[in-house]
Amino acid sequence: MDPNPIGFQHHDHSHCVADAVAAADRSCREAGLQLTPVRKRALEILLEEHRALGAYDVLARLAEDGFGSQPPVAYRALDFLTKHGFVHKIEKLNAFIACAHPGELHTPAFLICTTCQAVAEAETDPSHSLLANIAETTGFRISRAVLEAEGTCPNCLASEKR
Amino acid sequence: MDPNPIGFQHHDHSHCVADAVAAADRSCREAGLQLTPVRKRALEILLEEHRALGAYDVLARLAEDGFGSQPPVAYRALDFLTKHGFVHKIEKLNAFIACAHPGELHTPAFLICTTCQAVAEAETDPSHSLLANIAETTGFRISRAVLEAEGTCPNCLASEKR
DNA sequence: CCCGAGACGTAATAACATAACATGCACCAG
DNA sequence: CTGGTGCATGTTATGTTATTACGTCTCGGG
Repeated sequence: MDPNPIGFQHHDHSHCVADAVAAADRSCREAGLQLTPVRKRALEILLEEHRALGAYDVLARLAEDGFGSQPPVAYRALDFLTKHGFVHKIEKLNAFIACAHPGELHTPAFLICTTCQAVAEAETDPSHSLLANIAETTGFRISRAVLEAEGTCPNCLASEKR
Repeated sequence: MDPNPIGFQHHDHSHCVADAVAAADRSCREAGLQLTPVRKRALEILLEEHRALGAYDVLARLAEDGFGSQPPVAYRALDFLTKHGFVHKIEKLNAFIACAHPGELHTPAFLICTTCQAVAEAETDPSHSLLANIAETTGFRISRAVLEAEGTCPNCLASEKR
């Protein structure tokens, strides 16, 4: 099955890996961050796969490429990428996915198809964000939010009907 | 430190454990579900603690009370309670917490204080739910949603200022 | 030149979760 | 009453995810 993972539309991403890495490179340079070889490679792996990968999946690929083979190698690279917004962690899956909208500061929302495993990253509107409202009324100061929904994507819904 | 975990207000919950268990009991009876001793005890434990507990924490308490001491004992009880809405899992913490609004069908949102570890369960308004909107525009059918925010609760914010 | 910060490597372990299989018990059809 | 079915529980073993701790290297500043 084709997980068809960008949003839920097909697309050709022959160039988008290189573009995204270049953008990350630039962004890190500007921010004084080190996009080291492991970190860059980890990002590439997630971009190439274009779906949510477990830390150990990433680790295996890194090890193949001559990097260390112990968990901290992957976790540290993923921590860096996550912390700086190039990658998101899907808590529900304990998995990581390259950010579909890097550069912009955002609170991503994920739609996880339980049929085909595709994960779409949706943009949220911060102005009438549910959580922002809640925070306002309760006096809670949000630093990070997790918005994830499991369900069935349009493609799989269509297939079901057949 | 007092985790002060119901919402972020103190309250006396000397009776609420018994009440909540009784309500669960009734609800199960109506629905033809078995609230067996392990399940009931697991629910009590979460209600008594009134904060998010890991499965192994619950397991340890169950074992003390003479139930099995192997992980599936806790996971099965928690699965049952979660499935039927008496307990929620906080994905971000890999932990479980008794539902603060049982009986009503709802999509809970959690506010997790990173300072005092308190977790508040907020009610969401399904009508202008962020995710529902996204689902509508993309044609995705949501079955379960996770809404969690990490940050600082009002009490800890107040303490910080001192 | 030396030092401190940060990045990477490895070993060991902790924390979280499930698979697979056996037993006991309630219920019901024959 | 007997045998079967479904469900809950228990155990063993294992799988998966994540972190701690510590050593080494490199680079830039003093």
